[in-house]
Amino acid sequence: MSGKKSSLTVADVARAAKVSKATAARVLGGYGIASETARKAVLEAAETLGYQPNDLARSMSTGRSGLVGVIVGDIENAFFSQAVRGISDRLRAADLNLIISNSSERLSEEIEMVSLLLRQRVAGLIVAPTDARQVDHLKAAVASGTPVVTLDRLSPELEVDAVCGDDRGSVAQVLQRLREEGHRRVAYVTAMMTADGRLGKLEDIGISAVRERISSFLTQMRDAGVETPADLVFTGASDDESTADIVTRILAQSPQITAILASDSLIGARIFRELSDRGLSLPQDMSLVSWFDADWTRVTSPRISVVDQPTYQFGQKAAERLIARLKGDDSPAQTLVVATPLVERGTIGAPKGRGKVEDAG
Amino acid sequence: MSGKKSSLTVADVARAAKVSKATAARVLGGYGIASETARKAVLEAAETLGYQPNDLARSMSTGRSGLVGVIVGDIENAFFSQAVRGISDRLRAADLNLIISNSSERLSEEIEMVSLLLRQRVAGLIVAPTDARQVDHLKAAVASGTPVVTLDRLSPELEVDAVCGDDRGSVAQVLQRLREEGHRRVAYVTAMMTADGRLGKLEDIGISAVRERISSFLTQMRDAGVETPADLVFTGASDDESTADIVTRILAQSPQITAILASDSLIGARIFRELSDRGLSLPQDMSLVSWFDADWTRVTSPRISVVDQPTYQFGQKAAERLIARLKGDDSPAQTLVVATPLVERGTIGAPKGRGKVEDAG
DNA sequence: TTTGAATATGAGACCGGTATCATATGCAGT
DNA sequence: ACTGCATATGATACCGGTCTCATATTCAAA
Repeated sequence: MSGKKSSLTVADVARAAKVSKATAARVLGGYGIASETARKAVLEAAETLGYQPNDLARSMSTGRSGLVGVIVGDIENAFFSQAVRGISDRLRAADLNLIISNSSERLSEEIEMVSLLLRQRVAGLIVAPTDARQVDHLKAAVASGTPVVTLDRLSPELEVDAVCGDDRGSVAQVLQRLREEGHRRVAYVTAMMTADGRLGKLEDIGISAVRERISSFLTQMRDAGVETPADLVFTGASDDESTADIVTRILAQSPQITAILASDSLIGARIFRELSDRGLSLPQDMSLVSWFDADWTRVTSPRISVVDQPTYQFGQKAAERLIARLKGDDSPAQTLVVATPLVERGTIGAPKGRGKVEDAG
Repeated sequence: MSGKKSSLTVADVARAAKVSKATAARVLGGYGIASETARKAVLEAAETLGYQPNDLARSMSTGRSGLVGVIVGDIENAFFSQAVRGISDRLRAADLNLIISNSSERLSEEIEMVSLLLRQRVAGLIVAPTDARQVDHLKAAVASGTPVVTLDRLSPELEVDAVCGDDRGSVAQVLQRLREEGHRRVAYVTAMMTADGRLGKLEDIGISAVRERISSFLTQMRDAGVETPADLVFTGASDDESTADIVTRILAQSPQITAILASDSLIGARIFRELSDRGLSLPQDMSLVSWFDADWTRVTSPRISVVDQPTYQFGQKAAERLIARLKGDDSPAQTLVVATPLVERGTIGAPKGRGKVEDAG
């Protein structure tokens, strides 16, 4: 019930231990040298007084802070919260703390957050950039000496370490698998908004992971003989309503769409619910693959086949890179691609009325 | 690509603007007064030089930092990540940032985190305390002038603001509802570990929310005529294996248990999976109610009945209290109890072989 | 005993802001 | 012209650490 202003300092401890401020600081700060006698006296004084170092002051004079800034699209999303946990665990081991920020996937907020974190003089930044083409703020951070690592997303303009999943590869793998089962027309559903609800130019997709997947999707589908694969990409699945609408459009498409790829687990859950509500059974009436191995994918029947993005690992690796940079590693920027394997559960099957490709051939 | 050491200061700006450091600081810091002329000169200089204030230095001299420390059991858990989002959103509006820490529900880590955050001179602390009986570190924080708000949990020894759910009430409500359906013996499953796997003394339960719920559960069950209600409390459901074991024990109990209460959504999901895997159908063979309205509870069939803990709101309210304290509110500590209503979906039903109480009467 | 290196210690500058206080300037009132 | 008060501005101490550098002490070698 006392306290408030107090906050005793090295000077206080030094006085109590009858040594100079410099000596007390050396002992307390664990740098320089001090005699056993002095060390004991200082430590004892600090103990009885209840001295608590002030990291603010320490950071102030050393220039480095023990804080790392993390900017994600949405902590509430398990994709990110899991990554944050990975980051947190690794950082803690290196005696670093993390400041979390939510960009809500909005560039303006991201920019503001970066500025805020830079003001706090964070030691480094781990960011899932909202827009790969607008990264001046991140460039500036790097230029001013704050190492940056991007998470889940890449930006060609940014020469920094990055950790991401194998987006192109996973799409290829999933489509390959679906093709084997006999699927020809597959839908890709993403939350990304586009002006008119239709897919525009690929270069306009700010989130690299989304762009890469769609790009790969289009290539694959075209290779498989679909003339206008862009018609199979559905954008704007950002809430229940719009997702319901998309599912309606998918079911109405002709020739018939027999499988759906959900760009993230939130969308996957919504689509699953829509399909169930309409009385469709999976995988007979529709195959479904969702990105991210979320909790909910294991309680449905059948369980959902997913592209497993080990985001805890993403986070760990990102933190590791950052720590390395902080320790002075100045090798060229590297991009770590983490495998994102297809985990088959119960929602990939042969489309109704068609056999497997092998059987049909 | 240059930078690194630079970090220009108010002094640099002052020089460029041909005013004193004090004047430049006043303009840049937005305090005190300055003539239009001076203001313009300083702002212009700052702009062209690309001045970035150093919040570390600011905090250093003002004593207050714009950082709030948050300690949760596990950010990866949606229960907490949602709360963190609520905190984050409110804090942001008050120009505060948050430092996140994971206690992993371990007291030792919690203590260390508090110490770390205090060293960073956070303006305040929002904590979900792991052990209501061991809160000396939090008391110390309060004593040293750092306001603390507890989240989801209470500690009688701690006179601080708290936000929590209506734990006793929700148990009563759920049991009442189950009784109406004809359930006599209900199991309560929690992740909390106990020495021998059996329920010990209530006072030994560190997490207040768990204790209150179990306490309420025992009272209710005893009132309903169950002689040894403690036998209906199953502890240690911390992973798939132990949960499977518990489900086995529940199914083997005699007289038969006809409903299960899952203390959190992770446990709920595991139990649901176990029950499904054993071919039981809900609610005919077993009723199930889980705490927390997690995503997965809406994709199962039937959908899971839950006690809805609006943790986003918990977070918001906690942040609001903290902000109020930061602004000088020194009214007595208050405890906000947020309603946690039972949301009935498909997993509450009459037990097989029994009618509703009304029908039977 | 003298010299030299190694070891301990203290004084004080410094980090980049904030805040106090004294001084300087402007303008109205008499 | 002179006082009075508001407005502007500058010099400088301060926050609580780190760190450099000069000085003091110790001990072994010459």
